[in-house]
This record gives sequence, structure tokens and C-alpha cells, in this order.
Amino acid sequence: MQSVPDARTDERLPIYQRLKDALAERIQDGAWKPGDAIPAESDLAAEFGVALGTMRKAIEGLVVQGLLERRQGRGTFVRRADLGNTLFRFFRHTGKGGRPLAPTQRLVARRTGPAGRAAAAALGLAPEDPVLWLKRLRLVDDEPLVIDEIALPLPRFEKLATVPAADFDELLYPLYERVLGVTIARATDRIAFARATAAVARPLAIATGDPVVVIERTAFGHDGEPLEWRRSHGPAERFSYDVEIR
Amino acid sequence: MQSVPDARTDERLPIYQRLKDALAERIQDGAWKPGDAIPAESDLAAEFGVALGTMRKAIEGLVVQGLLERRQGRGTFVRRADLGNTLFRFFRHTGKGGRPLAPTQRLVARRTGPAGRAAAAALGLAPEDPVLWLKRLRLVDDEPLVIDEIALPLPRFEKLATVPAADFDELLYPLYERVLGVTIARATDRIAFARATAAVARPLAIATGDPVVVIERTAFGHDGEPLEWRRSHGPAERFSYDVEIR
DNA sequence: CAGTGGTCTAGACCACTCT
DNA sequence: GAGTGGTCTAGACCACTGA
Repeated sequence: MQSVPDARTDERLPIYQRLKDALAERIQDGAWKPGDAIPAESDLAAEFGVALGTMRKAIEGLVVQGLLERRQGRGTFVRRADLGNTLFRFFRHTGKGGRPLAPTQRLVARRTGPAGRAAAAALGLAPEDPVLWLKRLRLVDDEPLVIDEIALPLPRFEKLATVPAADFDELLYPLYERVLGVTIARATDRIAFARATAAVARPLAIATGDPVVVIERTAFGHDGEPLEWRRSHGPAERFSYDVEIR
Repeated sequence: MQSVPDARTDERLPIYQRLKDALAERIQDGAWKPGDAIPAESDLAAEFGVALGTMRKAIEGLVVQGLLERRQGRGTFVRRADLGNTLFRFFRHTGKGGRPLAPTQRLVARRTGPAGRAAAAALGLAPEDPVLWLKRLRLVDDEPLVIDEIALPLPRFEKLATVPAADFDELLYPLYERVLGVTIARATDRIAFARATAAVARPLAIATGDPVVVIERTAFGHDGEPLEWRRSHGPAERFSYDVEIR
């Protein structure tokens, strides 16, 4: 049987490609952690036995991919993915009278249960596989704006089932990293509109049947593995999103 | 009085930056037109008196910006911006039974009138400045899906006022290029939600007050000048949009 | 086959950051 | 001042395309 060519050693690939894969692997493996500085370009070039320019091209590629971040005169660092905040990405920030916004969040429910069809498809599980379900309400200036249902594959996220509810005050992705060492690198959102069900309308303090935005997100790790699925609902009138094309 | 440093000659900028600006200018000026091949990298390097690698870096930048397109072994070409199709970018393509979709479009109205507040702000005009207004209905499988109101600054788009209505069968950006030599390079969309007014509901064959998506687009030329503003409405239930983050 | 972009090298000097 | 990334050069060879 023919051995499958490894991305790092497949000689048909350009050197800089193989370097990219080798460096990316160090990040995935956690040898280099988010926030860390990686060795100097010249050191890396020497270590891999390539010209400086070739190593630069490899690093440049990872910078474009958002894995690394260069800081002139200081070094090259493993980037901490900033996937923004659904609240501010997708909703109008009605900063009335220039007052600073006060976004807060509250864990409404936490339970273990079957993934169901949508979450299972996104996470690569069977619908009956158990996941940790979180329900979270996000408010701005004490006004409910978004309700999230979040599915996290078990056993990987088991520890989150016992973390004190108060810890869910913070953003979730940093929490995953702190508690579980799980890093979210990338996510896909799908935006659509629907009518509010009773379960969604109540926490949002709107009427059943009112128009809502539905944002379904799948979040992935550096290795491309799906780690989290969530479905968020918010009042449609508050929704606003900007897209830049080309 | 100090002369303002030209992007192409400001010596504080890296050479490759100045090269980028010089090449971009040739595209803006129409010296190199969309679809054209530009001279070989080696020729350009010689012409500008720089090393090949430096010219490559400049070209690479324009490729990333979407101005140029490389084709291995053939040459480097001026890219024809493909701003996609609002229909397929933002709405579910319900290809029932695998039948190919039949998207069509119809010019519903064409008139000259004041820009009004929204269009004027986007186009950098005064609200009372005259623009050419187009109203266009877009259908898929003979079912109305999107109604567009399009504002085009006037004197520049004057010729479009007399072009036969049948020509509006095609996509607008290629039409602008063919009839006026105007190239759209970039656009910004803002997506929001509203209730259908009577004017919007009638052509879409929905009820007044039904939920609709509103997509406001400003389109720009290579020089960053706003060239077109449009507001599109479509039924909210048919809307679907995917966003990839980082 | 000639001409194009794609990869790679080995060196030089500059600009920035920190101590 | 030492160490980092940023720019630039001048050359070599490879891989692909089209006539």
C-alpha cells in the first residue's frame, strides 16, 4: 500500500507550502500558543535549512490566513482569533445620547441532551449523540437583544457542565480557552429571517410571530474540526450588517 | 507652498508601494483595460528600473486587491470585477427538482429626478441634484424576487436615459462598461430588515407590511468615486446569507 | 520552442522596538 | 546597541502555456 503523502514532506509541493504546514502544525499542537512569539525568521530559516526569503514567504502566508501576526521590530506572534462579537457585528448599537453601551450576558439554562438534527449535522455527530446545551441571553443596556442556543460536543466540553454559572459572564471563546485549552480559529455564520416562536419571543420580550433574525454559527479549531454550533435569535428591526465586496 | 507628495513619487514610501500606485493608475486611466494582459514582469521591472522581485511584490499586492489576475504561463491580466449577483448572494436559490434557475430582469421605470437624502449622501451629491432613477424587477422562474431602485449621478450616466429598454435585460455593470466605459470596482452592501410598503409589496406580489430585507448598495470605481447607489427589497423568508469569519 | 509566471537563493541595508 | 521584521537586489532554475 502506498503511503499517503504528508503535507509536510510531499516533495511535489513548493518548499514554502511545506513550511507553512510545518509551522501551522506547531500552532495546532500547542507547541506555540496564542500570544506567544515564534522564533526569529532567521532562526527558523536556519532550522529548516532554507533561505530567509522562502521562510518569509511561508510566514507571510500564515499571516494572511490569520494564524500569525507580525509586529515590526518585536517579532512574529501566534494570533489570538478575534471573532468579534455577534452583538456588535450584526445589530445596531443604539448608543443613545453617546452613553457607553453596557452589554451583559446571562446563562439561562445548561443541560446535557441529544444534539438533534441541525447541531449534529454541523458538528459531525449523530442526532442522538449527547451534547452540552447552553442557553444564553445577551442584553444591551438591560434590554434583551439576542438569545443563543449553543451546542458543545461531549466529552470534550464536559468540564463546562460544572463550571460555576457566574463564569459565563465573560465571552465564551476565551472561556473555552481558559477552562479547556480549546482554541476557536474560524467560524461560519448563516443569516436568515423567521417568525419568533414562543420559546424565542419570551426571553426577548417580543410577541410570538414577530420577525426575528436567525444566525446559525459553526465554529472550528485550527485543525478544521467543528467545535461549537449555535443558533442565535434577535429582533429583526434591530438587525443591520455591512458587507464589503471585492 | 509645499507641493503635495504624489503617491508615485513620495520617497518615504517603499518602492513596491509606488509601483503599485503607478500600475493602478494605468488601469484607472484605461491605458490597460479589463481583460488586457499587462507587459511581462521582467519587462515592467526593466521599464521601472527595479529588481524583478520588487516588481513581483507590487503586482502581488494588486492581485490581492483584486485589480490584477495572474495566469501561470500566460501572463498577468487586468481583472474584470465580478461583484456577483445580488440574487444569488443573498437569496435562496430554490432549484426545485434540480431544474436550472431562470433568472430574468425587467426595467419597470426610468426617470430623471432629485437624488433625495439617502442616494445623495452615498453619491456625494446634494439631495436636489438630479439623478437617473431606474426601477428594476428581478425574477427567478418567473417569480418576482427582488425589486431595485437605482440612482445614477447625472451627467455621467446621461446616455443610459436613451438606451433602449431591452438592453436592460443584461446585468447592469457590464452595461455601464459597454455603454459608458464606466467600470465598477468595489461595492458596499448594508443589509437590514423592514416591513413592505405598498410600492414594494405590489411588484413583489406580497402583502403590505410583510417582512422584507432591504439591501442598500453603494458601488465605487477604481478611483474610489461613488458611481451608483441602489436600494433592493426582497421577501425576508427567501433571504439567506453566509459569512465566513477570519 | 520561446515566453510567461512560480519558486528559491544569498546576500545587503533599513526601520522599528526594547533595554 | 542588539535583535527583530521590512525592503531590495541580482541572479538561477522550474512549470506551464501557446504557436
